[in-house]
Amino acid sequence: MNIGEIAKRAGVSRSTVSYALSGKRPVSGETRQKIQRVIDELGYQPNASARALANGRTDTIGLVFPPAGNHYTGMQLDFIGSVVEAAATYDYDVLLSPSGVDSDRSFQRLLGERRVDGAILMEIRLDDDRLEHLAALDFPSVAIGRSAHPDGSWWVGLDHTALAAACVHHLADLGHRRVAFVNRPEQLLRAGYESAHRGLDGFTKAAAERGLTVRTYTCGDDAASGLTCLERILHDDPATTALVTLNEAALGGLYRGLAQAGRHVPRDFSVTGVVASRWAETVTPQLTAADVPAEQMGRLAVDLLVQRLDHPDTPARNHLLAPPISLRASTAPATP
Amino acid sequence: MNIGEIAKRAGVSRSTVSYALSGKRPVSGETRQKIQRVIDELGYQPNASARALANGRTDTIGLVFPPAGNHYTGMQLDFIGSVVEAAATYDYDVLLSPSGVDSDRSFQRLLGERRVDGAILMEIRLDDDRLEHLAALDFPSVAIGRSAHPDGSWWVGLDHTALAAACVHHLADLGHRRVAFVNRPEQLLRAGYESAHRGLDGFTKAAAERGLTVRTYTCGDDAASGLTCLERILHDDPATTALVTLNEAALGGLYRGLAQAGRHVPRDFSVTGVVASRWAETVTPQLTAADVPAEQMGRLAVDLLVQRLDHPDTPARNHLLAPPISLRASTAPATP
DNA sequence: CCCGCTCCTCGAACCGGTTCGACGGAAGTT
DNA sequence: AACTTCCGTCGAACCGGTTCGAGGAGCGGG
Repeated sequence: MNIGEIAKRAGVSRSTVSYALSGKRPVSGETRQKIQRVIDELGYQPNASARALANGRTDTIGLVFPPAGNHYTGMQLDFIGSVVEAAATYDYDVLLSPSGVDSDRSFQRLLGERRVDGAILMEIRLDDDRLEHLAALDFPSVAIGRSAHPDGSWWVGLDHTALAAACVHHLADLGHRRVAFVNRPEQLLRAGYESAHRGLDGFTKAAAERGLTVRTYTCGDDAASGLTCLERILHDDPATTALVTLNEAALGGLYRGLAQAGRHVPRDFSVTGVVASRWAETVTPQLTAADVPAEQMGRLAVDLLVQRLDHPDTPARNHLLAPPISLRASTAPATP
Repeated sequence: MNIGEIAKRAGVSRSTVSYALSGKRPVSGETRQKIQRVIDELGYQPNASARALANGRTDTIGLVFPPAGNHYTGMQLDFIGSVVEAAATYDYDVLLSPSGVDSDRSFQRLLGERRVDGAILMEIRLDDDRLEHLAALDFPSVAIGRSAHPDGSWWVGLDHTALAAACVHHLADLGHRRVAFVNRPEQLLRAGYESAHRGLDGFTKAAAERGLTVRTYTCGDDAASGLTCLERILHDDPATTALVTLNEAALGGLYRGLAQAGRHVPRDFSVTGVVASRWAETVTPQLTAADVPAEQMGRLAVDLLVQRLDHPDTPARNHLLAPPISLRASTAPATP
């Protein structure tokens, strides 16, 4: 069922069929109909590989996502879903690439073998060799997150500095003086993940500004780690009355730890952080948090990438999002 | 950076380069080294589209997943991750395809345009036209879930009937007599989703067998729906003392509803169901549940698909999994 | 010395599209 | 009636690989 077969049955040349389909040159109405009839009858669809080979575009974008080692968070899921959906509206497919330990193999494959027209990179590090690599190749890509030197590159990111600071101010306004910070896992922090770094930064600075006494922790991406992390927090400073978390996956464990320690949320202890709304609403009491707009970010990333693909000379664009804190039920004034 | 360029610089023909790389014909050690040197120097990687066009294989598998309309569950996320990872070990890439309202467009694209060598289908319905379509085309695919007539087709599924029954027996053994069932959303049930149907079936039969008084509910895939569903349960029969849920995303809402109704889990009310372990462990108290082995299923699905691709004439194979119930902390003997 | 065999390499055809230059015929000009 | 213009179509080349049949070089055997 190739274009030659269609041409033969319609009694025209292959190029005429091609033009009839692409509309890049005029084709008489009569011929077009004849061709269309044959196509409908045979259910012809052009071969994607052949098309890609001929015109150099695969109509596919790569989504480079973190390895399973660090467990996926709900936010990542929502993000992936929205990317796929947004890409579909532009008639792009999405190819997943695990960027793991051998980030090279799979990543190089995407680029070197020209499997994709452009890429979206998740979980950016402040110093990200992948970004430098892509920039050096001038390969169309959009980063989710802002590296240390984001100027002149394409990205959509969350203002983690501002969000963490907003959490601090919210707690400080409620009268909390001793606050803990629960970050992503230590290995991610050490690897230089931007959300972990900028979040920590924003938290620390804002806390200093407000004169709070703080302790910061890293915590594995699962409930069990959240539980032990909370135990450490109360052990290190039993007078702690609130915490800020960037760690969505640990949230359940943190809550459990508080329950086990006999601290009632929000009466005895306030919890807030940066978490996708769906997950903030799953826990009881519902989490007062800066809602990560994962879906919006996915859509924006695709928008930017498509624009970059369609207009290669557009100057770099980006979106820095800073969603407000949604007041729910997990924070309350500190009891004096 | 194409094969012709490599050939020119190495002073050999294009075909020799091809054979040196594929090893499908002997090439002298000397020539091979000469070619390899040029390749290393120029960083050549063969173009995937050209290769696919020539040999008819894309080295890509399609993952057809449900539309975003019904929100993704954690289990789906784990599953997608494990599929991508398992595929990578076989040197396959994964192309995502949202099979949504216009299941046709995106789905047809995958197949008709030959973008993938095979496909994995999630969220199977008992009567799934996609499966029939694929079977008619003899297109290599593996279903996640078991349709009404699974014989002669490839799939890996969860024995929802047995799992739901196991939950019932667990509760009955604990002395519960009035039990509610929280299913996936009504629209999915009506669409014929197999997990919803078989789960309901297993629940109903086992409950009849044990002489329990039951009520069954459908519930949206989010916390808010879980909350209202629980309110309905207690309103319809305040004497209910336990529930079984297939609805992972509603779990948080169910718990909240119980807390609001003043029912303590597990003292006053037992909760169990079929949920991925990661999520069962995030709630407090941790959920006693049949753990959905999402990662294992992803790996198995890829294994089957690859086998089917490598040996097209293998008779159909499948895996029916029935993980045991993990006892955690959400069930207890009924108080008389 | 010639033949046949093995081993390696080459050229050409092919996969299924896109695109460019050319060409034939109808319509419009003078 | 001859000349240009424009429209629609065609053939050929190309994208970058793979694969097949053929052929040359080197070798041992007769």
